[in-house]
Amino acid sequence: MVNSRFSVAIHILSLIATTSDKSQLTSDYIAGSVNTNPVVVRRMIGVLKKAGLLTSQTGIAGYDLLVEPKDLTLLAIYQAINGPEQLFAIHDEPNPDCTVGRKIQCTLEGVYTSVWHAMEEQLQAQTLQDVLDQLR
Amino acid sequence: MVNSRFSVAIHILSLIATTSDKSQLTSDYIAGSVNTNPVVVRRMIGVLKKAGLLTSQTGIAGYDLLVEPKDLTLLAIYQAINGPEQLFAIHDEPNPDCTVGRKIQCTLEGVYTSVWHAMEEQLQAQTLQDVLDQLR
DNA sequence: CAAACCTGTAACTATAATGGTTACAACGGG
DNA sequence: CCCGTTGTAACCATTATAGTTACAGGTTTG
Repeated sequence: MVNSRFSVAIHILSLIATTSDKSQLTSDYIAGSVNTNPVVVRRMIGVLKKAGLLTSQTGIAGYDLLVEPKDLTLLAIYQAINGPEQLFAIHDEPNPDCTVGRKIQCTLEGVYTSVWHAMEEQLQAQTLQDVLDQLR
Repeated sequence: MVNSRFSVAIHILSLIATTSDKSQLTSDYIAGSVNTNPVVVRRMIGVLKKAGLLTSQTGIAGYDLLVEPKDLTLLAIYQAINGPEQLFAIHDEPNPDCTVGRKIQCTLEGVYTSVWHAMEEQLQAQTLQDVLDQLR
C-alpha cells in the first residue's frame, strides 16, 4: 500500500480552499482536522509550497492557493509529492546469463509505464474543485 | 513506491513457463535468476500456489503452471499477491466536527476507486504470454 | 519593547514493512 | 540410507513513515 501523504495533501488543500477566515487556518488547526501533528502538516505544506501550489509567510497564520481549485488536477498534487518516481519497484540485478533475467527489467518497465499512464489519465481528469464539490 | 513483489512474481512465473527441464527448476535456480534468496522465492511461490496459479510437490524439484500463460492476466497475478488491498492509504480518523474532515475519507475512496479501475483495466489487458513474447 | 502568537526546519524516536538469512521438519528418488 | 528438494517458522538488518521535541526567526498586539 502506498503511504497516506497524497490523502493528507488533498485534505490540506481542501481546507485551504474552503476556509475563508485565514487567521483560523494555522498548522495547528489543520492538524486537528487531519488528525496528525502540526509539524507533519507544515512539512507537507513545505513540499506543496516548493511545487508552487500555495504560498505562506513565516510568522503569519494562513495559506493561499496559487492555483484555482478548478485548475489544480490531482495529478499535479500527486507529482508535487512524489516527483517522477516509479509506482512499482523492480528487483535489482536479475541474472544477465538467463533469458528471462536479461530482459525482465525492460519488459516490466513497459508494463508499468502503461499502467501508470492509465492512472495518470484518471488523476489528470479530476481537480481539487471536483473534490470540493463532493465534500459539500 | 510499491514493493518489488509483483516484479518478482512475474519473473518467477516467466521462468516456470519457459523452462522445459523441470528438474532444473529449483527455488535455488530461480533465486539465481531473480537475484535473491531461495527462501524468498519459495515464500512467493507459496502465495501464488495458494492463489491457485501453480502447483508443486514437497521434495520434488519443479513447478507447474495451472493456468495457461495466455489466460493468466497480470491482474490475476497482482491480486494473488496483494489481495483486495487498496492502493492508496487514507489517514485515520479525520475530525468529524470539520466539514472537510467529515467527508474526506468517503470522497477519497471514490477518487482512488476510479484510479484503481483504470489500473485494473491495464493489468487485465496484459497476460503472462504478452510478457513472454517480450522476453524473446 | 515584551509577550504571545505564528512558520520553517532540524533532529530524534517508535513502529512497521520489506527482504534477506538461518534453521529445520518433511518428502522423494536413487 | 543419503542427498537434494520443498515448506515454514523465526530472526535480523535496513528502510520508510509518521509522530514528536526543540528552537530559530518572523509578526502582531498590548
